[in-house]
Amino acid sequence: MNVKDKLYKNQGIHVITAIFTVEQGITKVLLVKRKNEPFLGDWILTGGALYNNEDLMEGAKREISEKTGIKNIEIYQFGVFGRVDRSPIMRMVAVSYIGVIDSKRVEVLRETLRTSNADWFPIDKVPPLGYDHNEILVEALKELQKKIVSSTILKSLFPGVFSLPELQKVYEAILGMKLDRRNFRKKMLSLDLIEDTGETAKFEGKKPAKQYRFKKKIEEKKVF
Amino acid sequence: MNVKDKLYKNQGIHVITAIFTVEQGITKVLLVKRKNEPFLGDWILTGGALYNNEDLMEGAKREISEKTGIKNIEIYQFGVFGRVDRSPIMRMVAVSYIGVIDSKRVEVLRETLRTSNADWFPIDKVPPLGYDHNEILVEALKELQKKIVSSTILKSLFPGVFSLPELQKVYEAILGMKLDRRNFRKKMLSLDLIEDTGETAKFEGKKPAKQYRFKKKIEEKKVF
DNA sequence: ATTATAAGCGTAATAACAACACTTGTCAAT
DNA sequence: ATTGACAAGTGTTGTTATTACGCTTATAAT
Repeated sequence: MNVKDKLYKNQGIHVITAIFTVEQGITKVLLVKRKNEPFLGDWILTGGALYNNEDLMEGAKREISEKTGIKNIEIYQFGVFGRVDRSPIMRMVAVSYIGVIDSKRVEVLRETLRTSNADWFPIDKVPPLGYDHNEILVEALKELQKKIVSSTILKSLFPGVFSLPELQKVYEAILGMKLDRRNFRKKMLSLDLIEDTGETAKFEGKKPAKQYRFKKKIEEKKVF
Repeated sequence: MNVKDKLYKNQGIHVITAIFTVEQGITKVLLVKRKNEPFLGDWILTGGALYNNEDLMEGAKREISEKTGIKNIEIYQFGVFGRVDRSPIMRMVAVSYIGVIDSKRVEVLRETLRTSNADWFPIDKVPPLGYDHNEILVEALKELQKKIVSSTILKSLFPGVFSLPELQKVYEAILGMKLDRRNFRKKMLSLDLIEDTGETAKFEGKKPAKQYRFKKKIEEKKVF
């Protein structure tokens, strides 16, 4: 191997996704457990090495499918992590994504070739992860908080109808703060992402809540 | 080479920077001309392959220095481009940056090992570029337009003092629109990025303009 | 019927943004 | 020295978005 080879060769690309869900007001992230070196036994975010014959997002989705069985998840790119020493084997640059899914609707979290396990962790109870995945997770959560304000990224949690108080609880779990009921309603309705179904849901000893659904069309917001 | 090798091996990382300047109300981007295959003779953005022993931004700055002689430029990461066929030689993923520099202060744009030339192109007169650099440039310009609103990315164009009308002309060139003089002043002063020097500049047969400078400290804006 | 609970609805105060008109300091022409 | 042209400086008003907060209403349990 000559000098130039040492400079350029043996590089690779990771595609990493932080998959979130919300259960009973707790925001959780999906982690898998490695059963090979490096980081054998460590929990990490779902992801792996990009193949040469696939685009970035394609690769990220394949890795999700392989490691967790989850298909048809919508994911959003948000950052790149490339510190020289982030992988001990060879020089890897990680292209990272976020996604949201309803944990109750996930098929099965099965044992795979390279991971022995998969589980949901509350975001404030995440153990030290392999690679630089703690760092990636921090940024991923920030990105998720940004995204929910004006996108339909939460649609997967509410594929059918839902009430605004239900939706608000998820927002509060992700943002980590309480929101005003009346202002939340006003904001959501003005964003034009959801629509009234005309139906109401009744349970418990309370006033029935109106049922909404996410609209089909997504309209992009202008920067100026 | 076995199947696994074909999937994973021979990947690399590009670090690409779109360097902008503004001259007489015209936004321009710095391009260099390739003198090797692939894309021999084509203009491209500054950049190249990342070395194994450098972090991403470090690599981007090294490439800028090597290809144009520019040092001490501040750059900002903004996106990743990884289409399977974006490079004809091997699988390359491009991590991209933007930067701004005063073309009048650039040392020299010299012939280099792998580029024969470097020149500033008005952004609406950019030729078809090598690789996917036209695509990258489009996104880079969008990012620049976002960044100038609330960062000191333009500081390099105004290392000393400047008047608000001067600054406004640069904003208008980059945004491609006219701005209201009074609202622009109000906005800039409220952003807390610049400060009054107490001095005025007099030239031409007009009212002297107050002189401002960028503040030393940069304060981050909160998301919420 | 009464009460507790959480949903729905409305309004006032404030802050951010957009639109717009007049005054002022300099040079050049007279 | 007066006047005109020019671009810089400044202030006000209307609109829209955000925040804060109070009252009413539908249900189940008693």
